Amino acid sequence: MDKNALFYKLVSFTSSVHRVTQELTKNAKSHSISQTQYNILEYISVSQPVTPSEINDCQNMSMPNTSRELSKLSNKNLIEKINDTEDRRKQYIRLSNDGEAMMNEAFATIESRFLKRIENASIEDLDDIEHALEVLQTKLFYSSDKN
Amino acid sequence: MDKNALFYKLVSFTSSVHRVTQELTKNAKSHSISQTQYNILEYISVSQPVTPSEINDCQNMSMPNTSRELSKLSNKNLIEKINDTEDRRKQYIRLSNDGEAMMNEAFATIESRFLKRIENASIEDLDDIEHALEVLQTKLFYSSDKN
DNA sequence: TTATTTAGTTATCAAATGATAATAAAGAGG
DNA sequence: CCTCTTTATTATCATTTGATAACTAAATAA
Repeated sequence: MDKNALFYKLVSFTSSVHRVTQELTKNAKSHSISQTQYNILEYISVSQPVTPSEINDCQNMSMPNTSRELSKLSNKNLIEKINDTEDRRKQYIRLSNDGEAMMNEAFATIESRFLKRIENASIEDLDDIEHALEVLQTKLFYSSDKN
Repeated sequence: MDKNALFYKLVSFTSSVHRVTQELTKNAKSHSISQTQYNILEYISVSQPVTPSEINDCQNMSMPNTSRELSKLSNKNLIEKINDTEDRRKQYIRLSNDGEAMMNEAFATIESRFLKRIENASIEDLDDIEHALEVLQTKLFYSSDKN
């Protein structure tokens, strides 16, 4: 299999991932936050603590817009800002208790849909899936170093 | 491995997929279209021909908003609308020649970044990746039937 | 010490998006 | 025929987002 064909497999694959992710997360988020805000919270909950700069890079936002969205989330008591003791320009963002609660609720909805999706999978299927997730995360969707 | 742990692996995995997809597609799209419009074009190019209703479902948009974005794309001569001969309410959307050209350009950028990402992978790695993509697409990210 | 760079904020305005209501036209079922 | 449903459009308005400029404060380099 040549690399060009592999690329087209990847395109089709990521398209499927996005479609299924969409399906699993549809309406799972609270109505009190926007999609952008949910994306930020999801990123924080997976990678916390994170700095505002990391959020820019990852979510492809500008600093001013990230800052704005973070203050909205902060006003809603969903996140906490902690100052770095070493470099006082930096801050670390984590979910507050309310934020954790909101994300747990969303994840519970998503998980129940996920369980339904794999309810007919055999033990071997589940092992295959687990192994495939690891292979791809290690060999293809790894984090590249920042420049 | 229990299903709950598998779910958290999935969350982490989709997060990685989104991050890498972001990285690969960053600035790959033409400046003359918005992100939403690019998403629609990408979906069309992978699944064409599609109906406006399918675009709603997949992109989580409302019909009026889909209709609006499609007319913008149509005004830019990036897509073509074809009426269904059987059910005259329906229409099929495909990329126009200009649309194909724009997406080919974007895909070329993305592909070159992808090739760079896997340049150090061995033949065995590539086989593993290919196999893992197939396993996941078949057993986890398959299309569920519509209700 | 004095630049210069880095991290983040605030303000502002145009543009894009989301949501809703009203409409039209065609198919489906009685 | 009449009603209900599906598919899509147009119009409208509030909200969100993107982009930019101007700014503060802290770290770093000269």
